[in-house]
Amino acid sequence: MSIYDTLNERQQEAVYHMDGPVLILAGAGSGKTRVLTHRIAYLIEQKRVNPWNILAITFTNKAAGEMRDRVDDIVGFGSESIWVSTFHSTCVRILRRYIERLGYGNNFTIYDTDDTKNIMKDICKRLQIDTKTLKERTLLSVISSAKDSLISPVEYELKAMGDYTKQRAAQVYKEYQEVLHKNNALDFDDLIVKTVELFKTCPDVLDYYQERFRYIMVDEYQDTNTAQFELIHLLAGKYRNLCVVGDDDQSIYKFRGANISNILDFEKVFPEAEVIKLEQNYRSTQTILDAANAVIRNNVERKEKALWTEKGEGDQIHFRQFDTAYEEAEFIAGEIGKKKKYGKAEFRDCAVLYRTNAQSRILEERFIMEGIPYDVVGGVNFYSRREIKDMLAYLKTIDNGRDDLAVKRIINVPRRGIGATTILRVQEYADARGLSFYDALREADQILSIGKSAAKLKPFVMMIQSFRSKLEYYSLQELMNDIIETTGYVKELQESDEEDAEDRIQNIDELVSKVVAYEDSHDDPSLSEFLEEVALVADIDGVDAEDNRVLLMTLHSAKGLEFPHVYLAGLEDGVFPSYMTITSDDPSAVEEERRLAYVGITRAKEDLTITCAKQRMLRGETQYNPVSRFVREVPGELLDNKPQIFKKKTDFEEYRETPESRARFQTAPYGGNYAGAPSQAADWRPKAVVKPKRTDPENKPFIAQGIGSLAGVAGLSKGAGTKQASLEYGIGDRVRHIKYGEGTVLNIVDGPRDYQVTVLFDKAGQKIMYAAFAKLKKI
DNA sequence: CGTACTAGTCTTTTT
DNA sequence: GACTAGTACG
Repeated sequence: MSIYDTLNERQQEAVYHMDGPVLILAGAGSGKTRVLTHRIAYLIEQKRVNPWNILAITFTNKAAGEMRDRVDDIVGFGSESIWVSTFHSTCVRILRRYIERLGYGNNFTIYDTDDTKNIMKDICKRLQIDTKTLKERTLLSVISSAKDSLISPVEYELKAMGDYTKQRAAQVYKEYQEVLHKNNALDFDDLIVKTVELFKTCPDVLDYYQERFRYIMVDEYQDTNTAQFELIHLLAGKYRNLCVVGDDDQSIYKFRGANISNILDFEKVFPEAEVIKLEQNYRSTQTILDAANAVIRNNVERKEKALWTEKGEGDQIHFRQFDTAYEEAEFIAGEIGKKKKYGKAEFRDCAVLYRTNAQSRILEERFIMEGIPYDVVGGVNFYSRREIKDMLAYLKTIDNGRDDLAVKRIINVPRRGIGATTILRVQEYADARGLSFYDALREADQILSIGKSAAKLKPFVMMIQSFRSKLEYYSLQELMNDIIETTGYVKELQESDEEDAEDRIQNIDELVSKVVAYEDSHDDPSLSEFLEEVALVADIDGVDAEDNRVLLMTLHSAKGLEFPHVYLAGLEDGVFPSYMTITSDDPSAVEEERRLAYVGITRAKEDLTITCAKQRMLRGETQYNPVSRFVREVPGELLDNKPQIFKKKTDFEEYRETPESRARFQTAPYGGNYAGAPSQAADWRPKAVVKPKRTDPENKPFIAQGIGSLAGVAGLSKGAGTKQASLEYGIGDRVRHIKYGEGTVLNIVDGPRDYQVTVLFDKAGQKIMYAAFAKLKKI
């Protein structure tokens, strides 16, 4: 009996197919990682392929790590020379060796989103871009998608002909690349783009890697963008032994440039490709798969397939609709508590998935009350916290003086009395002489324009220089401690009365531990390498399966994971699918959300619970949303409760909380607390059990018009923030604004999101404002 | 130059 | 509602 006997026929086919391109369409839970690892083993053991010639690419470090472990287990000796890594780290490794050919230094730094935003702000100021009409964010995403599609600044400029905004963007793009180059920095997209550029301009380098990577495997292939595709295409160009694994139904990264045609058109690019479908699912019950299949069937753009399992039918899917998001959270926490209490599940077996990070807070509050241990994946990345970024900026400055951004970040942190004017003067000096900012600092006494401030710069430069010389014989841990000591960073935090000073210090300690862990796990640790690893971590990478905790995360983060018990929260039209996609005129936007729903459903092994709330706070405003269309796409017989659909205003009235609904809720069977929870849990109430705000001073219900379609209900809201069905004032009416005082309504324009109201205020003059935000009152 | 307050913006999703 | 950038003031 060999290790391959445990594979099903289709899987074996995929494993044994060695030469030439293969596309494995692997449905959720169909054992694709198993196929990949077995394939690697087969290549080495049976085909005598040198492990050194194998490259396996994934998207996250976590996936790479898991693949690595499994390959090590199954292959044993020689497995360490297999190259298993993410797209980004693969490219970094290649660029560290060869980027000099493109005119960058091999010790380039990697800019994260924060850094690029700062750069962009600077550029906009210099090019006098009006950031009211053309936002930094927009420009960055324009540049990013250009890069994802391998469009260079020059090409972009050509395409921009005749379009003023695009021409401006082209200018910015060009400038942006120049700044990055000057700082010897690459952004995330550049890592891929520059590697492709390197391969295209240096045939010898390409040839080297083609020879090296004779067998290439790509996981989550549906998430590749055009640049990544080109990279793979180039690498596999010679031997064409390319095996890609993916599921078009799980393509959820379009916003990041993922090009679904990479998988849909694979056979066009590689006509000799063999296509293998894996449809047997080893993860979930048939009921769960039926639900997933039923939902995804509504998509037009996909390759037909249907998951099936030999597992039994399993339980019905649980569906609950609540009045408020608080009740929803209480239910979920309560259920998980009960499961733990009655030995049905461990905390680590449970995951709560939601559409947006903002939804985690309310769940967290409830989990704390119930005393249920949890971890939130994502949200604010550890490495983007202020104190961590400060520390890293010190390390970057020490490592690479060309990173102006890092130097500017810390030059006055902790305070050294160096202000904006001084920084500006130094920058001018640097620009005039083509120096980096840091090198200009070193010549501070030559910069006449800064006068006596030069004296403040000197100690800073001295300090950095001394860190640099210590780098020779210090360990990274010693260096870190020296920085903390010498700069007095932690000391300042200790003395500050800031509320979160304690957390910050802990985070810095955590960073020190990460430095230590890094040094322990690498043979030849270097500062540059540490910074690089840190730059490429994803949120999911830090998740530790050993901890017995409930995991809370977005649906995006959940891809590739599985749990016995899954809770999908916030299944409401307007939340999931998001308001943005519902109102978008691009129907494929909803399809992408539907794929996300498919991903969510198929995370569950045994037990799936779907919840939603009739009203919830979103962006500080109470919203009323109907049950998600995705729930309505699940056949009724699979659900233990049928979704109620609200069509009429009278139904809608019931959304509001009444004493009865509260009482009903409190005695509800699932409302109980998990045993062992703090006693105050029973009394716990969120800060605002929502009393719908009224825009109407008379406290009358607003006048709803045009309700009768679901779309109408979705757009309705009581408080400010969303478009109302109608306004209480009209043109010519006198109104009062909280800040501008009294005025006369001149005009009202009905827009897609809200009414645009023009008011001539007696004192403040004429203003155009959105009705929902203006909160005008008729007088 | 540094602090404190205010006004505006924003919400999908992330390597 | 939360966060951030910008501004006015000491």
